[in-house]
Amino acid sequence: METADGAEVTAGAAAIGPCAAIPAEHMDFIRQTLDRVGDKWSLLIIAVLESGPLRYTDLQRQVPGISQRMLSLTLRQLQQDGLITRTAYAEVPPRVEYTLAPLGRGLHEIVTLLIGWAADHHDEIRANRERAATAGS
Amino acid sequence: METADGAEVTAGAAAIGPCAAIPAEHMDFIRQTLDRVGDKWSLLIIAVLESGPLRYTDLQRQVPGISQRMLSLTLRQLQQDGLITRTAYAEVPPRVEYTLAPLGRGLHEIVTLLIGWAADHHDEIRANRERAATAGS
DNA sequence: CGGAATCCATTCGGATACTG
DNA sequence: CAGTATCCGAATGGATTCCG
Repeated sequence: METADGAEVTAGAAAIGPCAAIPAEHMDFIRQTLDRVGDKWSLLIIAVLESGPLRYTDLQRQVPGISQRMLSLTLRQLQQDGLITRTAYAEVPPRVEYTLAPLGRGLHEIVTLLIGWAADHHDEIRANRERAATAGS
Repeated sequence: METADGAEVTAGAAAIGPCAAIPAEHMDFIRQTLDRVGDKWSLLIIAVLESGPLRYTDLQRQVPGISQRMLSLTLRQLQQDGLITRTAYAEVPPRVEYTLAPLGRGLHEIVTLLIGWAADHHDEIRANRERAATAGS
């Protein structure tokens, strides 16, 4: 428990380690991309689109809790970023299909890992959180 | 361009593919965990903490643009979830160090992948986005 | 069916000021 | 140094309504 080190352990910015090496110049666009991709719905939509093209209403059904508004917004964002493709068939009744674009497919693998991790440690996190809340009282 | 398929391509919920298999019952806590872990700052903090323990002000310096408010809030969240550990040394001037907990270290690998992906495809995404904006005008 | 538009509550999050 | 507290604008996001 004692602070054996007399030296300033700070170092920090200068001595970045092996792989993380976030050049701080990149921090900004990393944040941007993360923001685009890391919001509530984008990851879930990308995850759901893995099984193949889906229509608007299918997406709405498979991502429970999403509103039309957020679905539309998120889909447009993802499409503009080139992560998914939108195909509209000019027929009645209208049909629109969303598919994972190549760029999105690359991201999908990471998303799968992240979701897997979330599913794996979900209860552990919940336990920790509740313990912290209990300890606080 | 024509719709050669007469069959309902939907399938969707029933015929989930190989690995994504999001059981829709889990959707909810996945969203929770993703929300906790996927916000602007959590990922960056976890990424930065890889190189070793960091003090409050060091974190503030290494994550440019973060306010004390968000830094405090995010740190407390991460700590309560058991992703990082907080060690306060009762001395003057006070010193507090934040370290990646085992749970956080597991997540860190995925975060690294995600950040790597973001760095990799950042300009591609930007190009797509600008093209879409141009086409819209 | 596949959205877009408006309205409104909640939340996020930065700036500032203050405390131990 | 390491935070907390308050204020307040900006963005998020749901509910509802309307359109092609």
